[in-house]
Amino acid sequence: MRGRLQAAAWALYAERGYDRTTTAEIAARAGVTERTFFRYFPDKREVAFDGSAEFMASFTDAIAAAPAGLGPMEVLLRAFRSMEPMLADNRAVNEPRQAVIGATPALRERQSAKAAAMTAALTQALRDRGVEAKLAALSAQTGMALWDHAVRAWYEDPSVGLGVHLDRAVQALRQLSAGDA
Amino acid sequence: MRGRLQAAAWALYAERGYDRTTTAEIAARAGVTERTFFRYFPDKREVAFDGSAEFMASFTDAIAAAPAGLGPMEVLLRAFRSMEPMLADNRAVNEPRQAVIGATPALRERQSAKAAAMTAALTQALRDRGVEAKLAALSAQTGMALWDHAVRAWYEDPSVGLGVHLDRAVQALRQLSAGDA
DNA sequence: GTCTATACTGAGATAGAC
DNA sequence: GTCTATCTCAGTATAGAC
Repeated sequence: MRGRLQAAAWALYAERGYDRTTTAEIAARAGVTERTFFRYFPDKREVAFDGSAEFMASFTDAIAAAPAGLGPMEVLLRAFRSMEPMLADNRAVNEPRQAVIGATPALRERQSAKAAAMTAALTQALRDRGVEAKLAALSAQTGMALWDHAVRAWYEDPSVGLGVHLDRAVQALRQLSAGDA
Repeated sequence: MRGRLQAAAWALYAERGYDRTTTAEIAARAGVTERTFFRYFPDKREVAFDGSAEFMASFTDAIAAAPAGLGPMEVLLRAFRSMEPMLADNRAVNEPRQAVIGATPALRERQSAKAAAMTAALTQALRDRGVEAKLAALSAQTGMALWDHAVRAWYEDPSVGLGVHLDRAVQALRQLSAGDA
């Protein structure tokens, strides 16, 4: 049912836009009542981000699984690299999804919140490895910046793997931070 | 009127919490009707972030005003340092504000969106100086991470200035990014 | 599954400033 | 008279309580 509601929501969001779609319509297209919609999703926005919890869990699991003795950034970069297969699979799904999200302020706001939650989760995963709190937060935020940069570059140029783009992002970061303070 | 509505909203948010405060109550306390509230604020959340546009403008103005020939990170750090007086003034106002925001999911979500908007504004300000798009984005995101780190450290330890904490944040970043990729 | 509170929108009327 | 701010009224949709 979750999947049917999601499919119905995406179809309607794409057809008429998020704002012009009511939760009643989504439910009707899925063949259930409006109330059922809210049993599966806490609010109308959340439908657009289903699966983000699993994605986040993959990250934090990879961080927890990294060998001991690595620095925080090394741990994050390893985790990022481990996500490449999953990212490649989801690419075809994500691009139209992003188009709708980008065109809808309410969904962009939720996406910002999701990104913040992801950063918080990375921070916590690093702290669980013994990294001091503020350093963990700085690492997680910087890591997210690298991740963003690499993913964007990879979307532009898929001829090389995400790993290569991550290396380049790290290079760029080193140059940036080496500049005079 | 804007100020009266804001004051009323903050008083009620602090008294009974954001969720248990209705827009009608805010308006009533300010001596106007509910409809008037929505003439000044697009939604109930936005009252809590009044002035953020001006804050953002200060940042981007400082970036635009920086001398030519500096690298993106140098430009950002200069802008950050220029914000210290304003930050010191607002500290007494911001701390209780943050308490309410932190306790309210809806306001935290809006705050994430504001942070994302700030990052986007920094990115654009760097691009206006001729910095390439993805490098500008990476710089802005990394800069925000430094800013966060420094501000948090400064709240914990105000015995030294924000500038000192910024220097330390840059040091930490260098160590992080110097680690093996 | 039903009912209700409340956030938000739109159109038009009123009143005061200039 | 024009402009702008506020109010009045009527309504829809989300979300939560029961």
